[in-house]
Amino acid sequence: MLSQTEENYLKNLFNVGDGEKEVGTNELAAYLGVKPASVNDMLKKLKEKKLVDYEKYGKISLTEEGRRKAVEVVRKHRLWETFLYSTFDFTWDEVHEVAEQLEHIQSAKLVNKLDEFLNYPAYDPHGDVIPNAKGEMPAVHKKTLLEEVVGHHCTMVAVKDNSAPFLQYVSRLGLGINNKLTVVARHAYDGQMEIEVNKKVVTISPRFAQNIVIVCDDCGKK
Amino acid sequence: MLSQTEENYLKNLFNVGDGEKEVGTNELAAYLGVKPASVNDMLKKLKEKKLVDYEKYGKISLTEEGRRKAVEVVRKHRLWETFLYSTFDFTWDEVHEVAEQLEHIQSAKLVNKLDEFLNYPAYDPHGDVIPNAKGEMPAVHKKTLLEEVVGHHCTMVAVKDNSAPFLQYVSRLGLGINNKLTVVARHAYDGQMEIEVNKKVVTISPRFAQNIVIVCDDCGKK
DNA sequence: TTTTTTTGTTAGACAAATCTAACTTTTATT
DNA sequence: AATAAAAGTTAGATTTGTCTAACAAAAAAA
Ligand SMILES: [Mn+2]
Ligand SMILES: [Mn+2]
Ligand SMILES: [Mn+2]
Ligand SMILES: [Mn+2]
Repeated sequence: MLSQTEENYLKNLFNVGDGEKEVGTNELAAYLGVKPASVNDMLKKLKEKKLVDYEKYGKISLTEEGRRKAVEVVRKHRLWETFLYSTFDFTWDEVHEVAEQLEHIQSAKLVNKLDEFLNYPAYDPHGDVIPNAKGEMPAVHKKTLLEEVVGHHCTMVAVKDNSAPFLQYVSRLGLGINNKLTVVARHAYDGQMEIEVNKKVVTISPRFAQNIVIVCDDCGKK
Repeated sequence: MLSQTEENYLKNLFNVGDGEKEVGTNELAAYLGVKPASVNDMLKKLKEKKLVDYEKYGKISLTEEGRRKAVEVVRKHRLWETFLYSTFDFTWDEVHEVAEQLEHIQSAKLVNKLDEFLNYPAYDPHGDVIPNAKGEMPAVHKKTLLEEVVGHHCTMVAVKDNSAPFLQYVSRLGLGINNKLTVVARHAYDGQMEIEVNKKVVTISPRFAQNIVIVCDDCGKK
C-alpha cells in the first residue's frame, strides 16, 4: 500500500500542469513545498514501484498505474470537499485543508457511500470535475452564467465571490452547486437575466451572473 | 501538534485497563501490537512532552494534559463510528478499522459538525460512551434489555447479535442505537416483554431482549 | 534467601522522508 | 564556442518510529 506521502506526490504530479505540460524536479518541488533533492529521492522510489516514468535529467510523467492511483486520490479529495461544503456547511475556502487529510482514508466502501450520499456529484465546490468510480473525468469548459446562451441548459459548478452577502443571496434564490439551470431570457435593456432553477424562474443581475461559474450541458453535444 | 503515532499511544494508554488498572511497558506493547522497546522509546518522548507520568521501572499513567488529548481522540473515534454506522450503513464490525484512521483528522469544526449532525449521540455502536465536547464521560452500567426493571426508562446503546436477520428485525420494530425505550410490561407466563419506543409499544421475546444492550436512565438517579 | 522467571531497559541498526551543501548536466546568453 | 545561469543530482546528516539482541531490575518460586 502507498504511504500518504507517496499519494501526495502522485496527486500533485497529476495536478501540476493540468496533465499536459511536461514537469521537472524543481517545478514539482515548488508545487509540493519541498526541496528538489527530496523530489529526486522520491522519484527513484516511485520509479522502482512503476508509478512514474523518469530518466535522469529527463521529464517526469505518471505511468498508467500511477495515474490510476492519482485519480483515485483526486476523486476522494473532491468528494470530501463536496461533502464538507454541502453537508457540514464549510465554506469554499475551508474545505481544502481538511480534504487534504481525508483524501488518504483507506476504505473503498466509505468512498462509494460518500458518492451515493452526495448523489454522485459531478463537480466539487471549486468547480473541478470529480472523477467517477471508474476514474473517468470528462474534460469540461467552464464559463460564467453571464456568458451562457439563452435557451441553453447548464450546471452550476462554483461561485467566484465568496462573501457572505453573495452566498446568502445565492441560496435565497435557490441556487447551489451541482444545480441544473436554464437560461430563460436576457434583457437587452439592462442585461438582467431570467434563470430557471428547480421549476422556478428567478431574475438576476449581470453582476450576479458573472459570479456564478457553470458548465454548459448543451454546448459541444451533438 | 501530535503525530498519529503519539495520538495512538495516548488513546491506547487511556483504553487499556479501562482507566483503572496500572499498566506496564509489556502490556501496553502487546495492546498496541509493537515491541516493548518501542514503547519504552515512545514513553521517553511523551514524558518529555509532559503527556505521561513515568519513572524507570515504574507504572505508566497519563498526565492531565495527556488524558485530555486521549479523550479527544476517543471522542472522534466514537463519533466517526456512529456516523459510519448510522449514516453510511456500515455494520457494527466494519466501523472500527475506518474510525481508526478518521480519528486522526485535525479539524475542530469537523468534529463539532459531526456531533451536531448526529444529534449529539451519547453512545457509539459498541455501546461505549462518547465523551462530550468538554471531554466529560459519565461512567455508566450497561445491561441487557432482558434485565431491565418494568417501568424504567433506558437508552439502547448496542446490540449483541450482529446477524442480518436480527438486525433487520431490530429496525423493523423501530429500534436503533441511542433510542429511548420504556419497559411497559413483562409477562410471567413466557417472559415476553412490552417495550415502548417512539410512542409505539412493541412485544419482544426474552431471547430478543437479551441481545439488546441498554443503559438505565432511572437507575442510580436520585 | 537463593534461584528462576518475568518485566523493563539500552545500544545499535534500519527504513521513510526530509534537509543542506557541494557537484554535474543541460540550457540560455553573450 | 565560451560562459553564465538554471535545473537536476548526490552524499551525508537528521528525525521519527520501529526492530533485535543483550543486559538489568523486580517479582515470583523454590
Ligand atoms: Mn493530502
Ligand atoms: Mn477542489
Ligand atoms: Mn488510530
Ligand atoms: Mn467503539
